[in-house]
Amino acid sequence: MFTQSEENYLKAIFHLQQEMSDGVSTSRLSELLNTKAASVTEMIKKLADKNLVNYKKYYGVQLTSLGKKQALSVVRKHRLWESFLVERLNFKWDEVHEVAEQLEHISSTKLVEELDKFLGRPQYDPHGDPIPDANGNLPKATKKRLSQLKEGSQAVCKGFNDNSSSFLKYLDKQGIGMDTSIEVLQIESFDESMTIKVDEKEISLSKTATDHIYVEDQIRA
Amino acid sequence: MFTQSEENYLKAIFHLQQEMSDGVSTSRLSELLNTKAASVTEMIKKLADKNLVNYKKYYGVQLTSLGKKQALSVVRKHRLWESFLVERLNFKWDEVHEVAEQLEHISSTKLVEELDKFLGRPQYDPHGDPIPDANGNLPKATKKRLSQLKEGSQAVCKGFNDNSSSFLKYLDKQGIGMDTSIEVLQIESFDESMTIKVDEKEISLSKTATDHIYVEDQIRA
DNA sequence: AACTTTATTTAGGAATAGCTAAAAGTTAAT
DNA sequence: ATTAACTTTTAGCTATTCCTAAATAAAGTT
Repeated sequence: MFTQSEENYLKAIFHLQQEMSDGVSTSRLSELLNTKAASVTEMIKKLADKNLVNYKKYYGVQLTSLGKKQALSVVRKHRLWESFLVERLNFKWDEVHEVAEQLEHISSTKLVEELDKFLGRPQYDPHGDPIPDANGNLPKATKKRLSQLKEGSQAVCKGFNDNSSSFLKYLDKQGIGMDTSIEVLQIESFDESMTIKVDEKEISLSKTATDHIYVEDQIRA
Repeated sequence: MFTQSEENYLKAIFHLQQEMSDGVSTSRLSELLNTKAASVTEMIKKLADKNLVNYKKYYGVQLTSLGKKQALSVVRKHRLWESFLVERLNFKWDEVHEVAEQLEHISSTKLVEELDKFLGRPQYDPHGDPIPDANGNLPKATKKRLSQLKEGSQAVCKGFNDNSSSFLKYLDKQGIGMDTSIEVLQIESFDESMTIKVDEKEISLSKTATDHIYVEDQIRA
């Protein structure tokens, strides 16, 4: 239905739309897609012709509902394949991206449905990102990596992404386990290490560590 | 390393080489690949430049050892994915081809190795075709579909590809089961139905039936 | 408000992989 | 051995998706 290139643009626009509320700029897209701005402009015009994006010259693009649906389908496939690679084929969570970038373009409704079923209809991928269902709906609660949180956030531990027992022992020693409540106090910009509060104690975690801890955002009253 | 198109050409040449001992003709390739002869000529030149085929104008192409290696890698991936689809994702053996045509181009050594391991290193795909190993070696004994045999062949039943119990009952009634010896007496060209000898009895099987019966070729003394 | 900087678009070009139509080579037949 | 039939190749076009360089629009500065 759509070319690989078109799908990549839709996915990129989708991701950037979640950061910037207004139109997604040509330059941000070219950055993310490793192309030049001129190429982006051209492709955007084609997507607009196909009713996948709304485009106003010099003011960026936004997905139409058709474009969003298509983007979500690609995201769904990407995250399902990542889950497959990690859970069935012994990939590490940081090894899957490149391959999933290829697999996400395989076109077969039956394949996606059966893969989803085979994996037990997972709601989150190995990076903790939510997997859209066949209708494009995302799970409500947003599981994230601890490293994705901002200063001041409050969260609850919901999983760990490292099979090494030394990592789990380390966490245990720090008093971090399943359902532990956490508050992000400070993030150092130079190495992205994080100071968090756990049970009234302040501890410091490296980026490596916070990358491997999944949390659920707390809704503050 | 190679484009999807290049891989498709290499695979097509590989398959045609097994039928015709001399060079593979431009027209047969264009037929198999659903392209025009002129397009084939062009691509062949590119493959020759890359040392994947030997090409002599007007006399067809043959794979070099590099080309053969590459073709076998694609065939390996194709057949592994077909096995995956049938054995893990509930595809029927006649539903897998299109999807496998896409999956065979995914490029990741680790993916192929892990998939092979995950499937238990199968030697044959759901069509009964042999799966090359990572070095391009094929299993010696050649399991085939009964429909692939020529008149006069002798073979032994080694499997059936139909989950319907009615098919198995039908075979049982005809006296065909695991390890039954078979001789192909005649093949009707108009409907590809086959007359075979089983236990001194002659029976006739439709193409649908012979497609679903796997046999092992008998080596004649 | 005019000018500079930055971002975006336009214009024209390259590579890939397909096409048609015409030319040239090979094979078969008289 | 020449011609007819068929196959293959060449030449010239098209579409996709990228590129660079130049032109134009928007945003920021004084």
